[in-house]
Amino acid sequence: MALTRQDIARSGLKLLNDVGLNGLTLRLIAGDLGVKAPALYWHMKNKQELLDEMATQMYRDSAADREPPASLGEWEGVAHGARALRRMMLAYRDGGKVFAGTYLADTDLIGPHPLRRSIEAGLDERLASRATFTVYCYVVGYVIEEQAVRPMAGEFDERYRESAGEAVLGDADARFEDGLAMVLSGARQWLETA
Amino acid sequence: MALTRQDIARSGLKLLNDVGLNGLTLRLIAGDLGVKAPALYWHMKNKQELLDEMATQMYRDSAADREPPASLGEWEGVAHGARALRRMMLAYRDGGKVFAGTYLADTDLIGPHPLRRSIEAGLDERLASRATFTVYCYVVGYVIEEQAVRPMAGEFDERYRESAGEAVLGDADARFEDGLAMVLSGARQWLETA
DNA sequence: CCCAGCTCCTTAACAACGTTAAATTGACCT
DNA sequence: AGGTCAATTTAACGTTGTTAAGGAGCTGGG
Repeated sequence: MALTRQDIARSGLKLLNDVGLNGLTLRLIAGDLGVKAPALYWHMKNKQELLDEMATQMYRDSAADREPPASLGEWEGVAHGARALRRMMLAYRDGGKVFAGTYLADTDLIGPHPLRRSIEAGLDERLASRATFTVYCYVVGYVIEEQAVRPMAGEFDERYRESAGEAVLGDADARFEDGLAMVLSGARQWLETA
Repeated sequence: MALTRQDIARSGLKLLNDVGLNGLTLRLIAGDLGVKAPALYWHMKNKQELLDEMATQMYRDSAADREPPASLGEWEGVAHGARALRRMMLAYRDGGKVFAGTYLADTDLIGPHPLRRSIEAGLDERLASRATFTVYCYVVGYVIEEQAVRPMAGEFDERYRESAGEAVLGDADARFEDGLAMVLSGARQWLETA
């Protein structure tokens, strides 16, 4: 069967955990797919397009995990999405760097606004978007920093051992939750008073 | 005169604006310094060390701009630092990606805690650090996303034109300020109630 | 005065990378 | 049987990060 863009992206994501972003070459991916490197150029224009497709694919794969249970309130849903977004990036070595700032290839993958109900009830959509975008920025920034110190769960960049304090060595989950609580309550309040 | 690590980092930062992170090669930097590429290896172990030094250098250069006026309250000082950090990254093409998650070579460059006075007055330093780190993550995440759309002030990644709404096309400064306000007030309140 | 040693840089080379052009296979339609 | 088109291979190119070996220029000791 012929290759698809998704096949290539999936292979790239799989190999990412073994070799990291720097070690991820087109020849390696092609080899994993039983094909030679130039074959990939039939399916994509260049390597950046592959990286965008990988970001899209990991986002796509995490859709189910990001979906908030219907029982949750809107802001609990936002928190749920933020945690799922972090899990998604942490699932791959350099996942933060791969996902951050890449062009999402599949537009209608973004889905409905998490504050949709409030928007329908009269909340200014522009403001609502700014609030959720702020949460998104926090998550992305946090994970990039987190993975700089811990490339993969269990590993550790030794250069940080001495220089940094609890700020980077402490319980990463608890620190994420604290920051998330700050951002969420701040965003929520900002929407109420604006 | 002999080259220094700072010379190399400065040259790298200067060229970054012309060629971007992908176009930044050791031969280019060496040429700019009137030297051949392998000469750089006398001063640094590999290219990653150069990127770390560049991040350190841009942080160092922005120290004066980050310094809050003495007249400012502590949280106004945090806001001041956040804005300066964004300006710093925006000053270089791909500045966000270069700075995010790189190991800061010069440890004692980090300076005193912005909430130092509150800490001396009894605020738990661990909690204070989590609050400021949250702000830091937001800024880094925001700028990376910002530069994905606008590589340099005035430029524009055309792929975003159609797919994205006001969320990425609107006034970037105003959007940053809104998010910053959310994060700051959230962090502040979180510290008060913890 | 000169030689030893150190710092800093050059020359030459390597394997690997992203990418392109051209030839080749295999399947389907007429 | 022949032709068209999609998907891949073969071959190659220029560039990149990096290494090894050597050479210039200073410095201090005998």
